[in-house]
Amino acid sequence: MILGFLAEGPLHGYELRRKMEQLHGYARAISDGTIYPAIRRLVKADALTEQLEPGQGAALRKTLHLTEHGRELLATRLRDADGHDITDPARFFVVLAFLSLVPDEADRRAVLARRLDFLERPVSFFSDHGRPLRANQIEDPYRRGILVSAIASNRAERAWLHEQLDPPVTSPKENS
Amino acid sequence: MILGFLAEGPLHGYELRRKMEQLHGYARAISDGTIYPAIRRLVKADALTEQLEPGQGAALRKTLHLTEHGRELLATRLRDADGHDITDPARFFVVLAFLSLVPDEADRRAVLARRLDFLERPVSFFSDHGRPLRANQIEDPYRRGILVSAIASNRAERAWLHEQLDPPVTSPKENS
DNA sequence: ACTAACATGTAATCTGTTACATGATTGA
DNA sequence: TCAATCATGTAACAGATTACATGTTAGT
Repeated sequence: MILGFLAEGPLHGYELRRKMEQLHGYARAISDGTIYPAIRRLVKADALTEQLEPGQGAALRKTLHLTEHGRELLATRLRDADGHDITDPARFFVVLAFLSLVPDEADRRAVLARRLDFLERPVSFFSDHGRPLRANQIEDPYRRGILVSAIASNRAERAWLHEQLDPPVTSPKENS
Repeated sequence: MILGFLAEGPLHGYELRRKMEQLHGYARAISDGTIYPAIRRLVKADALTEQLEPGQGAALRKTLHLTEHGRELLATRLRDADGHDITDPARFFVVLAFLSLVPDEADRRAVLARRLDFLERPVSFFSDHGRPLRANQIEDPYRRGILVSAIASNRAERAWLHEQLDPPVTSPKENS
């Protein structure tokens, strides 16, 4: 996320954190102890450079710039997204947020295809004596709620992915 | 999750892990290094007791039993669910999965009400120069995908929560 | 005078991941 | 014989959270 937001332009840590909080769960706080050490690691890895600037009243700002190496690192990580980055919704949404930065269209499609493949595998959250339970077998009202939500978001995302991956052949330029 | 699954009956670590993997992301592996230390912490906290049993071929099983204290701990944590447990979808779904275990109906409704309250607050994932962007202002196709999915699941979950919280007054027993 | 927002950091603690370590049984 | 499943653990490392620490400016 840090690399992604910095690819859009330089930012300092404080602004960065607010953007991250918005995207990543829009309610999940990112503490100082998370962001500043993370920045330090990326600077050490030559992905970022810092430039001092006078702050908007307050301490000196350290404006962070993505290096060429940082940009490559980001593109590689997005292009190679797999495993948890595909299966965990929160992680995948972060990948999606910056996927445009992957230059090759085929690479971007491959990422979407991996996600679609995952979403089309049958899911079961609950089981009884080892056997997976189907939605209509679940008595617990709260567990039914989990399924209702999961099924709705799964369906919506799959529809969107299909739209992206199999563009309507009949009339090529028919986006609203 | 450990306390929750053990509230349904005794299990040993290995079974527990499989149940956890199913519920929690159904694709997120839970490693030995996560589950066994976690069990150890709970035993130390008097939430669990262990009983040795011969394994199904292989090492000795340690069957885990929830103590009375563990059951109270679980009920308290579910009842008091707030913050990340309400805002993070993955965490909230775990709360939902075991919410039936909270004895008082009013407490259970309060948890659902907090989630609904959160879901009804306006969301924005992206911003430009500090101003939040609305769905139709987002050009990036992948970011639109994030919104499409988020809006669909938000809507479905809200509908379900409303159904739970404001039961249809006209005919009380009208579930399909 | 106090609080909120701006701005960056460190230290202690806890938790998760990965890899290592052990060992039995079942089926190909 | 080899892999998979069953079954439980530890150790090294990385990362997140919390609390601590500092200091300015703007508004009430």
